[in-house]
Amino acid sequence: MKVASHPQTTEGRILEVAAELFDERGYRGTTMRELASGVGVKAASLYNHFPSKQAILVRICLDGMREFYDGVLVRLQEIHDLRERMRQLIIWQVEAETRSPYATRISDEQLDALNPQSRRELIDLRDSFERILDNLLNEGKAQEIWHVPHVRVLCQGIIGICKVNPWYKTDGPLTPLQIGEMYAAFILKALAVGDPVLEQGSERA
Amino acid sequence: MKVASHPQTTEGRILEVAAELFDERGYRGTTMRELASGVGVKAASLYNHFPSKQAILVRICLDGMREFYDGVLVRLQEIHDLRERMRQLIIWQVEAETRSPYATRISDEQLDALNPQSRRELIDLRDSFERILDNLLNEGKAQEIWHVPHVRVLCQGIIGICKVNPWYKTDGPLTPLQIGEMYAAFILKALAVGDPVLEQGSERA
DNA sequence: CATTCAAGCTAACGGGTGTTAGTCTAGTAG
DNA sequence: CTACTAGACTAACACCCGTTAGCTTGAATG
Repeated sequence: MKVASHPQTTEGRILEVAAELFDERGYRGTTMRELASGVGVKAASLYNHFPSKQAILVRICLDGMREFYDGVLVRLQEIHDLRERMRQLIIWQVEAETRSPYATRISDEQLDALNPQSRRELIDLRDSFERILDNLLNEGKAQEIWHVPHVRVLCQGIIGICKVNPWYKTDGPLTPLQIGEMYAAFILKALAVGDPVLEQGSERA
Repeated sequence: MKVASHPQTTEGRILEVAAELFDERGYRGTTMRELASGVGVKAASLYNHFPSKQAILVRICLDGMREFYDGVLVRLQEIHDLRERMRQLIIWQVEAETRSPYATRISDEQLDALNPQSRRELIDLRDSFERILDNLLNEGKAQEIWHVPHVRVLCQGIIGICKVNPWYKTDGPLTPLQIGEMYAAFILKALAVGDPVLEQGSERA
C-alpha cells in the first residue's frame, strides 16, 4: 500500500496513509481530520507538508503512475520475444495493482477531483502505457503468432483482468506473482494462433 | 444508463439522473442540489419522492443488481451446454455493464455508504452471481473440457474483463453484443483443453 | 363550489468540510 | 546563550452539505 516508501518522515506517512484511505473510502469520502488522525497529527499540521488536499492526491496519483510506467519500460527493455513481453507486462500490472492501486486504477471520481494539468499528465501516462500494449498486440498480429480480432477492445480486456485490487486479499492463497503468471498463461493461450478447429468463433475476419 | 425505465414520472427521472451522476462523480461527489438541478427541480422537492439520499442509492443499486441477477437466471435456463452457458454469461455481463453500470460494478466507496442491511443484500446477490460462474468453471473442470488452474481467481479475472463501463463509449466502433461475443470467444479459447504443446504453463497441477 | 392532497417552492438549520491565522515548542546554528 | 526555524498545536472562518418546516398551487374528487 505504500507509495513512495518514505515511511520515516511525516510527509511519507501522510502519503502512505492517504493512499490507503483514498483507496478504501474514495478521495471525497476521506476527510483531512481522518487522514491526520491516521498519521497521528492534527488536521492543520498537514498543511505544513502539503498546500492542499488535492496536492496530496496529485502526488499519490502521479508518483504512482510514473513509477508504474517507468517500471514497465525497465522491465521490458532487452526482452524481445513477444510472448515473454506480454507475460512480463501482465505480471507487472497485477503486482502494481496489489502494491499501489492508485497507479493503474484511476477512477473517474478521482480524475475530476484533479486540476486540469495533473489530469492531463495522468491521462497521458495511462495512454502511453496502453499504447505499449496496443503495439505489442499489433506486432503479434502482424507476425501472425496471435489472433487479435480488435486491438483496442482486447487491450482493455487485458487491462480489466489485471485490476485485481477490488478482490485481492493479502492473506489469500496465491501471491500476486502467482496470480499474474496464471493470467499471463491464460491470456497467451487465448491469443495463440492455434488449431483452427477450436476457433468456433463469432468473428468474420 | 437508465435503471428502472420509468422516465415519465419524476421519481423515475430522479433515479435515472442519479444513476448517471453517481456513476460519473461518485455517490459522495454528487450533491442533492446537483441531482435536483439535473431533474429540473429544487433540492427539497426530492424529499417528496425519497426519504434520503441514501435511499436513492439503495434503490439504484438493489434494483440494478436484482435485475442483473434475475436476467442471468432467465438467460441461462434451458441452456445446458457449458460453453454456451459461459458465452451467454459473458455477453450478459458486458451488456449489463453498458446499460446500468451500478449492477455489476459496486465500488467499495458505494458499499460503505449503504446501510448494513442493504449492503448485505447487495453482497449476497453479487456472491450468488459469482457462485454461478464458479460452478460453471468447476463443472467444466470436472468434465475435463476446460483447463481451470484456480477457480476463484479465474472467476475474478473473467468478471474483470467484462467491466467495460470505464472505457466503453456509445459511439464506439463495436456494439456491446459484439464486445461480449469477442470476449466470450477469447475466454472460451483460453479455457479449452487443447494441444498440450501450447500449454507452456507456469502451473504445476 | 369546497375539500383534499400530491408535489412543487423558499428559507433556514445544524453539522461537517477544507483551510487559515496565530501560537507554542523543541532542536539546531552561530 | 541567543536566534531561528520546522513543525506541531488551538481556534476559528467561510462555505457547502443533507435535511426539515412551512407555504403555495393546481388538479382530482365529492
